[in-house]
Amino acid sequence: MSDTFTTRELIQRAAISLIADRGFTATSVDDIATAAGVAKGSVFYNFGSKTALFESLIDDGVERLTTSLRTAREGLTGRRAVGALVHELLEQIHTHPDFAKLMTAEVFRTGREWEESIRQVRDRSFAVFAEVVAESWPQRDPSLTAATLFGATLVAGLEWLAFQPERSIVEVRRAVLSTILDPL
Amino acid sequence: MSDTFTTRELIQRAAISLIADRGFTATSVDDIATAAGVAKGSVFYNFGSKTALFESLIDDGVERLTTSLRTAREGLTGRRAVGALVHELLEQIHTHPDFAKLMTAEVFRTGREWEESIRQVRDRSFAVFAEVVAESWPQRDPSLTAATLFGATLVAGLEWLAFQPERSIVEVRRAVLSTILDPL
DNA sequence: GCGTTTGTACTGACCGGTCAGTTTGATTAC
DNA sequence: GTAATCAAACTGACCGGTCAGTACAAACGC
Repeated sequence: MSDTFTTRELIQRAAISLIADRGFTATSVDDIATAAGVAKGSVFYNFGSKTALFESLIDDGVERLTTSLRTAREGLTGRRAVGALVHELLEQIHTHPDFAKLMTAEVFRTGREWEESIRQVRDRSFAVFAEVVAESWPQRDPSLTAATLFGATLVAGLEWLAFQPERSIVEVRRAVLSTILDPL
Repeated sequence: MSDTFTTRELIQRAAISLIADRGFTATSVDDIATAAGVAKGSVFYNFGSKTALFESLIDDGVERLTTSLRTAREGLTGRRAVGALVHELLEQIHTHPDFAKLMTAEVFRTGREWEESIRQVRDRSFAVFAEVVAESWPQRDPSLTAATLFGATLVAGLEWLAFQPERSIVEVRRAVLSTILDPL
């Protein structure tokens, strides 16, 4: 009987969960290997270094996130596009909470080894929002508006995840979209 | 002539700057002491432990932030209150960028030693926004709406700080308030 | 006035422990 | 038979925390 997950995937799943909670430096490779049920040597065999393992988590995560955001808004414009992006971002936060936390913790840091990788998270995610803004509201500042929309959804999503998990995604989406789309 | 800063303050200033950039675990007490121009022992003499030093940064920061937010909205309701809170939060992010980064990086983690301290940042900051929402828009969900408003401002502010520092606070405030107050 | 004591702030060498990464040699799976 | 994995020991750097000692000024005794 073959495992559902490869050794590589087992290590990645354990790593992202531990690092999201404790941070990169506070998580040891021994911890990751133990949590993955794998020998420490296998981590280095598969990824070469702790940093490279971490970068693989970022790279996979940003790819998954941006692909899902682009797919979600495909063919939509204006308020419908924004609604779709907000919904999909909340879905992604709910499905991959560890990546969301990790990203939030690292994205505004500077001078790290993986700055290049982590910067892509912001660049490519914000870009999807910025494109929608530029298409439908050309008079608005695309990048600052994108950051505002992304931030509103992200923080509401993390609040949901960490402090109000009993809420439904519908409630959270309504709160975000009401705030964004209906004048206070 | 006496120094402007006490040893305690020198250590705190160095610590918050380093920790905001690298994270708590990745910043050594030696680094902090060197940056502050004091001996390592002085850090432990003044704060007892690395964790206690960190908690003092959080406690001071949350006090300053919530006081300034409350003062800013005093006597205002509705859209004017929201405008004042957004403006003041952006001001605080601009004046104390290190605290803003540190807070963003730590606030959604769980299980840390300083969870108690860091949780106050969220509780007390969000509360100011939630009160305004509850007063003026009773039909909306106060806590999720507060998270949305706070997140929109915070992420736009950090985007400004880290990636578009040449922008003026007026531009950033306009982008946030347009998105929140004017229907897309 | 002046030696002594006391309290406080600070110092930096040092210690025990932890961590990333290496090495080795055996074992498994295709 | 070879690529992947395992277990375990090891290395060298680094880190949080300790501690014996220094500096110095205020308080005290005479």
